Amino acid sequence: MGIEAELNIGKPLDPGHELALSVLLTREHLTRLLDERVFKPAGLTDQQFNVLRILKGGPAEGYTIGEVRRRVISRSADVPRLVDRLVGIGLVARQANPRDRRSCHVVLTPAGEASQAEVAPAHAAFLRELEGLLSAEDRVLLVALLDQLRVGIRGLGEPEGGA
Amino acid sequence: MGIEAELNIGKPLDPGHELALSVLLTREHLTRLLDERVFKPAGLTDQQFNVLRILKGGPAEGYTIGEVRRRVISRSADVPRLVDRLVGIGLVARQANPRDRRSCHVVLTPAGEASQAEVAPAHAAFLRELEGLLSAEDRVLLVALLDQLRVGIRGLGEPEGGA
DNA sequence: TCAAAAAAGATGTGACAACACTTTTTTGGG
DNA sequence: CCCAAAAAAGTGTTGTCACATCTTTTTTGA
Repeated sequence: MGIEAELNIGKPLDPGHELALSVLLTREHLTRLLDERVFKPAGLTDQQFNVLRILKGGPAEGYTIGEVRRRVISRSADVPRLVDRLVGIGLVARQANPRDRRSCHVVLTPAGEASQAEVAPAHAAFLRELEGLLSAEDRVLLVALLDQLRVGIRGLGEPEGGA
Repeated sequence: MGIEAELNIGKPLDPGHELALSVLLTREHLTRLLDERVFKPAGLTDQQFNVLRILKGGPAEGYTIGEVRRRVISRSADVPRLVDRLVGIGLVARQANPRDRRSCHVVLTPAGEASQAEVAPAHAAFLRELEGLLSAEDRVLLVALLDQLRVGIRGLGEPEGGA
């Protein structure tokens, strides 16, 4: 289904608008289904899962808040309070950092490990389903085009000429 | 730049994960720059602008809340309160609907028209810049691939076999 | 050695999302 | 005509997101 039909837009869109809406709408469908299938059944939000996943893949001593921030998808995520909430439900813990008392290390608790281990299979299964929606060739092409678009967008955001 | 580098991920990702992160991250960059360039200077949020744009493109008598909901990108948007806030800042108005007194029509106020007219050029200019980031061929291809992915995702969400 | 700058988090506030619930109106069967 | 069911929107609440600002600690350099 084209975008115009999905959003009940009568007129044809200009190319840039169509491109932008394609990205936004695809993300919308993707996160909706991910929430419904994977995150909500586990009682987590997507961002919470993302933090657990990051910590799971990180070093045993954990990451500082800033290191987590550099690894989350949303650059503007409010990581301190995201961690607050995860501490509140017992999935992660803050550990004082003796080397720099401004920062702390965030680590998974045993409950956090368990939660991660519980969700990970559903997450991986979903991503395999997603992968199966396109041919390998199309998927590689799509990823490359999105990469190209992202690089271009970053360029628009930083029009600071060289030299 | 690849996704692994951008998110500081050491290991290569599996294909489905790479695809999902590509979509999420591209949307993130896009909305960030749109906010910064277009919406924030006008004192609007993306959703507020979206409603103004929908009303601008709609009939003179406006749309009901339900009709707006069917046209916003985010299916789960809390449209009544989104409209509340727009009424609060004077950009739209509710008009009683004599044909069905449960519902009302939402219309742009003169201030809303003015706000829309003020933001629209920056929005259009941004979308033209976006369009210029890819060749026409690549753009058409990207839109088609995203369409295909969206259709597939919708299929995953509604596995109600026919008959 | 000390004051300014920078870095890392924490916090205040407003906007948004999700869920359930209420009110009002329309609709259709008896 | 009357009443139950459905539809449309508003409301209440809680939790989350996001931006801007503030506090604490560390670094830097005269």
